[in-house]
Amino acid sequence: MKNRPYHHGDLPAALLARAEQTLREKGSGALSLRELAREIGVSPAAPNRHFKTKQALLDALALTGFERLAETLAASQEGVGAAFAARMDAAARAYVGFAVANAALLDLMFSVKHSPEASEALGAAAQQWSEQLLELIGDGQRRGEVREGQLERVALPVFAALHGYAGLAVSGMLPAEVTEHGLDDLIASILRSCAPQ
Amino acid sequence: MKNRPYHHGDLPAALLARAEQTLREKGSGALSLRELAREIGVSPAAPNRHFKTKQALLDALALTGFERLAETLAASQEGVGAAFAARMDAAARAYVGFAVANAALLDLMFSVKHSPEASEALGAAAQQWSEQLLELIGDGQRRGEVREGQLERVALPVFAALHGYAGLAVSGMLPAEVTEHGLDDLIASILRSCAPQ
DNA sequence: ACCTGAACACCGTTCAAGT
DNA sequence: ACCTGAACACCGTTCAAGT
Repeated sequence: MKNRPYHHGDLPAALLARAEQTLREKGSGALSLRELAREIGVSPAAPNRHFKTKQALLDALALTGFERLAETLAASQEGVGAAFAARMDAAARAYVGFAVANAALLDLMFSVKHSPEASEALGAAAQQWSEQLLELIGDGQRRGEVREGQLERVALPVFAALHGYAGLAVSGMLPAEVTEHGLDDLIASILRSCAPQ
Repeated sequence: MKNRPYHHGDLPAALLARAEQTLREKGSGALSLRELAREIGVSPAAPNRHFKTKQALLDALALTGFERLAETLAASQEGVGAAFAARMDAAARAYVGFAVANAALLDLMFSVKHSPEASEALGAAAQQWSEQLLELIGDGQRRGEVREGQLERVALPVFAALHGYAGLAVSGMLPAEVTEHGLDDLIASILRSCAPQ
């Protein structure tokens, strides 16, 4: 055993990885800095070097969530054709799929209690994925498959519908019978509201 | 001073009232059972008589939120006329208004981490206000101002749009310029997606 | 620079005991 | 029935000290 670093190399990454695991397995309420440190095998004060506060770790976690969401969304557009309806369908399923597969993380990403500075960084990350949706809708407009109007203003109701359906699904507000056709209905509704004339 | 009750009469109500106040003023993260007890002037163990756990108090708080939301929604329908567009417009503004005026409470109401039994009670409370929206849309169908289809399936995308816009607004994801016309755009989109044919 | 060890001021929850 | 007082096992955060 040579002079390896103090513990095992990359404490910040280890903290984030562990944190997301317990977030997924036990929910955000059970996320304790001390327990994280215990599981990784460092002292209770060690995390403080890398995340000044617990909220800072949560903010960092939310940021990775936005990045992964952007990747998921980008992947959904591969080999799906150029028609607006098909692209929107794929994007909607990707977004809702990500949401239900990462419920606690999504809660964190859109949580009310971010610090002002963190909100700035998160806003940028959120924009990163929202621009994909904007591009998709803008393309639809150019193809004549989406009604005219300022891009952001056309897109906002689409955002709201997707985000709202994901939120309802994640918080368990949708009866089981609904989940079978709910997403289909939502997509149909979005397409209707986007249609020209 | 006669033999008044142990503290001042109604500890459960006092706890709920104080809890909502600090929820509004300092956010859900700053909600401490011990501090609540301190402010009210009872021992740290007193709340336990009425709310077996902190989560139980949060669940009760969420329940009052759904009740007040239902009242707000009902009030929005008074003297608004019978036309679907007008009723939906009023309901949408009432919902989003309630959301931004009670951001932390809304977060709680649609939180992921309710206990299974609490979810049942909350589901009932949520249904209480959702039925108002269902009635509104059903009436629109009968008037021929809303497209046909199973009521719940027509309503779900509307729910999603409202809930999603509220969530985006509450979590600060909407730039300031947007809030001026965002809600108008959303309502227009909802009406478009509800239109017959 | 990165981490430890110990300390501080807080938690939620439990439980015997009081009224 | 309703609450107190004290205790238990935990927190997040700070800070001198070590390597």
